Formats: sequence, structure tokens, C-alpha cells
Amino acid sequence: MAGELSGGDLSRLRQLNALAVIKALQGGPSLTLTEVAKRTGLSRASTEDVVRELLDKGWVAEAGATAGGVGRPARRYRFRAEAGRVLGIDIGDHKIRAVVADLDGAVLHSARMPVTPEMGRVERLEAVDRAAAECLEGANLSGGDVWASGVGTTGLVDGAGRVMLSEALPEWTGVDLAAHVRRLAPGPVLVENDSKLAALAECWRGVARYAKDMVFLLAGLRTGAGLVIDGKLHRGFANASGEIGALPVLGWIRAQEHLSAASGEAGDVFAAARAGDKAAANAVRRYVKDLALGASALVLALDPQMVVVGGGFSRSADVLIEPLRRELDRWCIRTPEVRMSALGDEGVVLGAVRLALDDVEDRVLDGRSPLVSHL
Amino acid sequence: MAGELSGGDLSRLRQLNALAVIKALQGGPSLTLTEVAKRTGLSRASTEDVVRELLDKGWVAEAGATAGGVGRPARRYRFRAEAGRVLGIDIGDHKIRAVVADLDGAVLHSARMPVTPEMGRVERLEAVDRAAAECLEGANLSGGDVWASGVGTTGLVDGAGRVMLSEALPEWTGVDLAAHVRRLAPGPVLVENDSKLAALAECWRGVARYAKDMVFLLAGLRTGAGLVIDGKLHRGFANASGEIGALPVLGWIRAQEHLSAASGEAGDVFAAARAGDKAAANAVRRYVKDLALGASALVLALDPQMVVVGGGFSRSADVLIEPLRRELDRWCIRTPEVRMSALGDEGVVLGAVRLALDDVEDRVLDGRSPLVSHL
DNA sequence: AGAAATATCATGGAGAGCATCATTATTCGG
DNA sequence: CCGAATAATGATGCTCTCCATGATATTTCT
Repeated sequence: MAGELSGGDLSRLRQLNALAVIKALQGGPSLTLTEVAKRTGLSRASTEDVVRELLDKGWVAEAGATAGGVGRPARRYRFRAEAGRVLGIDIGDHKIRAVVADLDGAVLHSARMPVTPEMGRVERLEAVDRAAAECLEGANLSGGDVWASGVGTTGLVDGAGRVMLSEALPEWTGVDLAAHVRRLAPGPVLVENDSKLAALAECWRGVARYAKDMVFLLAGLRTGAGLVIDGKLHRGFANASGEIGALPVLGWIRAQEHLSAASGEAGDVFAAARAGDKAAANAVRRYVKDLALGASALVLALDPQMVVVGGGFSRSADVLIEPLRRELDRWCIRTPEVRMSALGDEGVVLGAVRLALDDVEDRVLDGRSPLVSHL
Repeated sequence: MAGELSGGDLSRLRQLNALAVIKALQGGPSLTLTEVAKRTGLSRASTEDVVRELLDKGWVAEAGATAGGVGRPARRYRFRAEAGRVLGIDIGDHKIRAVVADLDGAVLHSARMPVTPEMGRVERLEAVDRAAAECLEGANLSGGDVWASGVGTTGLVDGAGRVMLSEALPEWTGVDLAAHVRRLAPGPVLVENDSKLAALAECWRGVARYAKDMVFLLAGLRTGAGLVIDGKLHRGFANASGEIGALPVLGWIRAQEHLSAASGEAGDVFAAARAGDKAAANAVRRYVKDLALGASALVLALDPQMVVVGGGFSRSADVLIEPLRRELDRWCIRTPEVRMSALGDEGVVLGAVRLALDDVEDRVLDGRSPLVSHL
């Protein structure tokens, strides 16, 4: 029950309040000092002090005043999202996506490279290089401008950013992704499993924005899960959480087979089922049953507020969600809200951006951020 | 992704540092100011200030100096555990336990009442009253001296301290335990599911003291689980986490039946198996297989550092642990450390004490604790 | 132009933490 | 028994952070 609520120095207090001001300003429109003070709970005077400091350090900029009100017009301040850049990369079986985003997480430029599951390690890494390069070029940046990079990949990832085990891509096991990406962008590189990143993205910008406990289901050619517990991505002791698919009785291993047995192309089955094809409808039903079994195990274990379904099959929400909800109802003590991801196939790459931004924010607190040295 | 790292006032800093000093002093032996300063990271001067304040408020007392060293002998300070009392109650099917503990969690007096699963609600509540009364009397206290009470019970508990659903004790569903216990001790009453409390206790005083992520298995006439994630008890959105037993394919429903089928008294089966009885050994093997199935689901979902087995059957560690570990190995990607609870049937009541103490500590921070008004 | 409204700026004070140094109480060695 | 060494305590003054308050500035409304 460690806790480690350090407390400590006075400067620590300032750091916390500075972060609170940044959070208040981030994302939203520009605010006046009085507005910031109200949101952070600080006094106006202190707020002014903090904002001046952030202004000096380059985290905040003055925004144009808005006319209209009575009284002396207030200065408006905004988070200087353009102060830094982060890189997000999603390495999938069929495509590689890279995006450059600002400190608000707004995507400035993105690139996509088609790949195939059969591709070897070297070829795939080259595709990563091309996607990242194109993306940086498009945003008119060099690798050195990137403050942090987030990378999502299939398979288990270790703490140092190496791929420990990838079932879908055998050649992928053992790749040191962190080292590879660091060649492209020399800042910190955070590597994480793709399901986990998609979960993170849903809690950030997706449909789970207000959920503290959430289970994300990756429903696609592979089936996986990512967990957010108490507002934080849950990794586990060896970064192997959410791997419920390894348990045969929970059905995730065979889930997808029902679909491929019914038709050559998995995606077509949903269309056929929608059109009234009995065999396809049956296949979908069996798929959902198996998906729900593993999902129920997660829901019963964690009792989350929400289950979010993403992955390739989430496009077929109409034939998936309702049956899934019914199946969950069958097993669960309390069936949580079930929602379809709204992020489509951008989930993973957005999660990668979020991962990089989290790293940047940690360093705001410590004053170790790049900005300090730039000014 | 809220976060809510408020920051705030200067007094907040003092609160945090005061708590840090208390934590440093709690449990261990008396310390000198310099020792406290080293542990908290504060300067000696500030430590002195904080300690003086805590001395005034009654949280800390001076302890006798220890002779022997060279130089001016230092004053020693200790946490004044005797300043307050908490009550812990475990309401089980076969027994009710109540303990009174001091602020260190040291048990001052305990009482035990035998009950039966068949007992009605009223009778059981009367037994709770008797156990609590005997316990308070033995410690020479009245209910008003109790700063907070923790209560553990079978079944699901809602946020307000009512039993929502108890499968083992049908009559128990709907009891407002918080209200009932508040009649005995008018302070705050925290009610929680027994498996969760046992998990909490293991992380506090049991074998999982240094684990941040832990899965506790209640192995007994009932089978249940409690989860500690990131050092905190995980409750879930509706306090229904760990209920993996509701999923039939995971075997916890039928697990215990293997044992009762082999012998009238479940406890005997382990003894028989240990003695070499083939049928009993088989029954135990099947039991462990089923137990491990649900446990694997939890382990795969969460990837905890440790699995702790408690409950009535944990006395039979010799025939349980090794097979369980082997079964987990079969299903899990990374098998965590598996350990037997060392708390025996005290786990739940100790967890209840911890729950009450957590509540007290929260109030230390706010200055809302009883002590302030006493002095 | 004057009143009202609202924001910024300046001053002073309180709380918290820290560094420094003088003072005090021991033990140890001779 | 006395002085040196050792280590804790106590006092002083500084800085940092936050806050309350009131003076000043800039705008709109009448």
C-alpha cells in the first residue's frame, strides 16, 4: 500500500499548479485570467503569476482579445500547442500509419503505407521509415523537432520497447522498435501494444471520454483487448494484460474462424448477413457468441463502466452491437454500456500520439521539457 | 483522462508532508527527528515544525530516549496509535468476527460468534451485535470511541453499504449493513465484499506486501476473487469486480462440487488426498483444474505480479499450491508468483480494519479527524 | 462627460520550507 | 575529572508561493 504521496518542496506546488493551468488551457479555446483562475481554483493573483511564468517558458501565448463585453477587455491566453511536435506510428498487418501532431494532439500531417502480413521484418521496417519520413516531410519537420514518439504494434511489448512475441507476424518477434524509431526521431520513444493504445485513444477522444474504467475490444482479424482502470492504461506486471484470448475456453481463438469458414473474405460475411443470408447470419451469431464469452470474462473481472468495440469489424456495428449486448447480458452480473468506437482505424495511431503526449506532460512537471532549453 | 492533480493551497502541502511524517512513524519503532527527516525527504527544520504540530494535535507522542550513542541524545517520537480506535467486522456464513484495533492496526481485542448459513437475517444481525459489543466491552470502549468501522460480508455490496445480492445467504440480500453497524458505532461505516477485503489485507500485512498488482483467490466453500490494481483495491463501477465465478465455462461454479462429491465434509478430502486416497486425490485435482481456469482468466486479463490463495482451503497449501501453479502455467502467458495466504481466516477482518483506517487517514489530510476537536 | 463594469497592477502579509550557525547534552580518551 | 569529539536542538533570517485588498486602467452604457 505504498502510496508515495511525496509532498515535498514549495516548487513542487508551483509545478502542480502550472500543470493545472496548462490543462485548463489545453484543447479548449483561449481563456481570460479570471476564467483560468476559476477553473484551477487558484486566486487570480496566483494565476497571473503562473501564467506569466508559462508565458516566459513558451508554454502559453497571448491570444487576440474578443470584443463585445462591457468593461475593460481581458487579455486572452491559449496553450501554445505549436510549441512542440510528437510523432505517432501504428504498425499493423496491412498498413502502417504515421502522424505528426501538436501538443494539443491535433494531427498536422499523416501518412499511410500499405503492407502485407507476409512481409519480412526488414521490409516492414523500411515501410515504417517511409511513412515516418513522408509524414515529417509533409509537416516540414526533421526528426530532431519531435519531442516524443509513440508506437503501436501487434504483439507483446517489453518495457524497453522491444517486441517480445507476435503471433500474427512471426518475423516481428524480437524487433527493437524503440531503437529503430529513435534513429528517425531521437527523442524518447514509447512502444505499446496496439489494443492498449486503441483503448487509450477511446478514453481520450473517443466514446469513453468520461469513463474511468473501460474495456476495449479489438474485433477484427485478430481479437484483443485493452484495459483502462481508474483513468489509467493498465499494463500489468510484464505488460501482458488483456491477453484473455490465450484461454481456449473463452473462445477468442476460434471466434474469427466462424467468419472465415462462411466466406473467403471476412468482411463480406457481415454484408451478407445484413442482406439476409442465413449462413452468414449464423456465422456472425457464432462469432459474437465467442467474442462475448471473452468479453464477459473481462467485464466480470473488472466491472467497467463501459465496453468499447473497435477494430476492423467495428464498421459492422449494426449487426454486431445489439447481439453482443444481448450475449453480455446473458453472462454478466451488471452489463456495462456497450458502444462502438468512433475512431475507426485511427484509434491506434491516436493512442500512440496520446502516449507520446503523456511523456511530454510528465516532463512539463519536472521542467525537463525541451522548451526550457529553447528559450 | 481527467487526472485532477489539483495542487492548490500552501496548507495542502503541509497536509501532505504531515501525512508523510505520520506514515514514516506508523508501524515502525520510534524515530528521531533526523531519521524522520531522512525518510520523508524534508529538511530537518521543517520536519521539526511538522512534528511539533502533530504533537500538538495528538497524532504523535514523545517516546523514551534510547541511551548508548555518542553525542547529544536525540528525542524520539512515535505515532500515537492509541489516539483512536477502529472496529473491524467480518460477517461470514459460519462465524462472525469483530476486532477493535488501534491506529496502527494492532488488534486490541477480538470476539468470535459462531453462526450457521441457515440463520435468518435478524438472528445473524443479533450475532453481529453481540460480537461487536463483546469486543468493545473487552477493549473497554463505547461505540462513540470508534473513529470508523469496516465491515466485510459475502455478496455484492452497493456504495451506501447495503447488501445487493448474496447467493450464499438468500435472506441477507437487501440488508442495510452500514445503517445497522452505525447503531453500534456512530462513526463512518464502510462495507465491502469479503474477498475484496481479504485482498486488501494481503497487500497490507500478508504475503503481497510489496505487490502493486495482485489477484486474491478465495478458495473455500465459496470461490471468489479480489483485485488490487496499482496499489489500490479495485472495486469496479458498481462494486462488482472479481465476479468471474458467474461465467460457467470458467469452472468456479462447479469447482467445489468435486470435493463435496468425494466426501461429506469438504475439508476431509484434502486430508484424504494427502494420505494417499486415490479418489480424494482425483477430486482435488479436478477442483484445482477448475479453480485454475477462472484464476487464469484473471491473470491473463490483468497480468498481476502475484496470485495469493486464501479462504478455508488455504490450510491445505501442500496439496493445492503446486498443482495450481502447474495449471496456471498451462494457460498463462506469464505465470505470476503464486503464494498461500499467511493470514488464515483473519484476512477479511484485517481487511475491514484496513478499510476503516484508510477512511481515518483520508481525514487526517483534511484535518477533519476527531483528534482536532478533542484537543 | 460621467457612471458602471471589468480587468490589470502593486503592495503587503501569512504560511511553508530551507540553510546556517550558535547552543546544549552526551560519550570517549587521556 | 577535564577537554575533545559528536550529534541533536533552537534561533534567525531568507525565499518562495499563495492570497487579500485596494489603486489604476480601459472599455461600454446612458
